[in-house]
Amino acid sequence: MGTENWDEFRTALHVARMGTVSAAAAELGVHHATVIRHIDALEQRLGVKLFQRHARGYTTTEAGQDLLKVATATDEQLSQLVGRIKGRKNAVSGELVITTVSGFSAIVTPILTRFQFEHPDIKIRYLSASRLFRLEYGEAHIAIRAGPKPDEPDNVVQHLARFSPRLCASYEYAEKHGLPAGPKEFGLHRFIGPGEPKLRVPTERWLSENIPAENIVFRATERLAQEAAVRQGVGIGFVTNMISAANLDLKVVMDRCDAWQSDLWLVTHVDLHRTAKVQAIWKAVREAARAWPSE
Amino acid sequence: MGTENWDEFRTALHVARMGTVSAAAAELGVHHATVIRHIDALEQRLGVKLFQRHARGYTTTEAGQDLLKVATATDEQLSQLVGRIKGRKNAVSGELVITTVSGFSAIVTPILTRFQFEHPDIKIRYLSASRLFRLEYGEAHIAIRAGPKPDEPDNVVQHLARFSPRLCASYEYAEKHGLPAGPKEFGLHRFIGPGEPKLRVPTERWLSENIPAENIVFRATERLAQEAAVRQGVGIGFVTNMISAANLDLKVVMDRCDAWQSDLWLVTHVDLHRTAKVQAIWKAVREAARAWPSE
DNA sequence: CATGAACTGTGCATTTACGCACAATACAAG
DNA sequence: CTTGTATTGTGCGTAAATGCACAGTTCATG
Repeated sequence: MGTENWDEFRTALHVARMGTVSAAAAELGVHHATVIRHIDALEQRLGVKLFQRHARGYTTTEAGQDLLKVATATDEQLSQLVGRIKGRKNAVSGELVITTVSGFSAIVTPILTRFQFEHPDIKIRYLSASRLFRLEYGEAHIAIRAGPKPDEPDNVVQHLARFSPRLCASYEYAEKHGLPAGPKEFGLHRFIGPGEPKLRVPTERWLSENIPAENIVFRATERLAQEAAVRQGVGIGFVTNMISAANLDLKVVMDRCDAWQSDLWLVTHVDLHRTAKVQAIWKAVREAARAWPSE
Repeated sequence: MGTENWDEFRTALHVARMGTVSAAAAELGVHHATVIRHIDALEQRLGVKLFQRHARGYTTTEAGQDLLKVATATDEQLSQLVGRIKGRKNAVSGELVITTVSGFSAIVTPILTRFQFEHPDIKIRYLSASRLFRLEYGEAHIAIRAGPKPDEPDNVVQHLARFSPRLCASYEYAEKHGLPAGPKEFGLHRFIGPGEPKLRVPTERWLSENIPAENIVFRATERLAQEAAVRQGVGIGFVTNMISAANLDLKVVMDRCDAWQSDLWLVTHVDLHRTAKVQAIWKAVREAARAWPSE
């Protein structure tokens, strides 16, 4: 009640500052008739005269004086807000939210820690959960997605890396249990799988289709934990070429297979892509990906 | 630059609060299309997206969060301003400015001191000077004017009292110098007059037309000072019936005369007349005037 | 899987606000 | 006293903002 039009307060502010309708109109870039109408409307709405009118200009009443003070503060605050917003557009500061599906923290964390080191003003939030954090809801600045190329309309997507795991086992496991000669022997072996299978990820789908659930003896959300389990001889599991290039100490149960291959995609919202902050993390992730084993 | 439209900030505030365009539109009492256009315009002006759009509503970006904080404060401040302004309309507080032409302080001061006593929240400024303080410039809330009825268009005027002085002298003066038998003997006597004659006031015009300047031996701006001089035997001067009813200890040189009579007018600006503060002082002055000797 | 509800987004008719021109007034200077 | 320059104030034509109706999408529910 009473504040249903902020522009009229702004007009009144300039009239109070300038002392004349004409000067205020010139400053506002509108016709002086518009200013008069704004003042009239505002006064009628408030039921109080804000200005004493005379041929030499407008002088403030007490109510007008009060308005002058408040509106000056308002103007100041809004100007600072605009300055902050416009400035933030080209500043690498504030919060940066990145999200992946769960299981990629070992890949992402080193990139993020280094990025934070290079941009000390930034606060990083790394969200990884089973549910998909959605860019169009403003839940994250950038995301790393696995699987087919995302085709949501407002996203800008770039191919990051080929996700090409091998099915491996440790020498220790091979000595103890031997290795499956083919798919028919899978039922005799122990496997390592994801915490809760996401069927969109090819390796996880393959596991759920080809390995009996009872043979998966170790489940972990984090891919790094899965690989650690493989190395310690818990069972047979997928090992990627991304985390550690030194996976030569493992026996390869099955080498790369088309059904397992998928791709990693770097994706952000089109509205955020231009900003300096997203540009910076975008560039950092791409450079890190380039250092991964190409093959 | 950037703050040339406050209404769009207000619209954005409601969208940020409600989370959806539709709810904001309902709250603002406009169509949701209008809200969408406001947000679009504001974002384009700022060059930054304030909201992430999706089918479930609008969620704030960081810039939108910042705007939410600032605009909430703005809304609060403007609401308080409106409350103050509307409240002040019916409150007897703040400053009360009253003006008279110089010379009436003895009449006005008792009224003002009593009024201040009855309304402790008020601060009184009593302006009296040779120049006319003008109501239409907002220089005063009410004025007491002497002479013909003021006819300025935006003023509300009420007759306050008939200003009907006598030309008097003290017994002491009469003993020492005698009294003039008629106008022809005026040149032989000593007179008391105003500080600087204002020809619009009948008594002062009469003095300047009928009494040689060299016979006016005592001049004072304040009417009270003039009357005190009369009582102390300095000379012959005008004594009104308003200041003290007990002027019986004076000899009347010339009794009331049409040429001397003028009127006192209580006047205020039409925009101020409705306010409780002006109503209160208006009533106080009128009641004080009613206590003056009627004749 | 189909249905319904809620939300965003857009083209079109309409209302509203705006700019323009001119009148009226007051004040200052010659 | 007259002229010049500043101001406020007002009708009218035009441009801009608004409301309306409908399309399109997403999500929840049975």
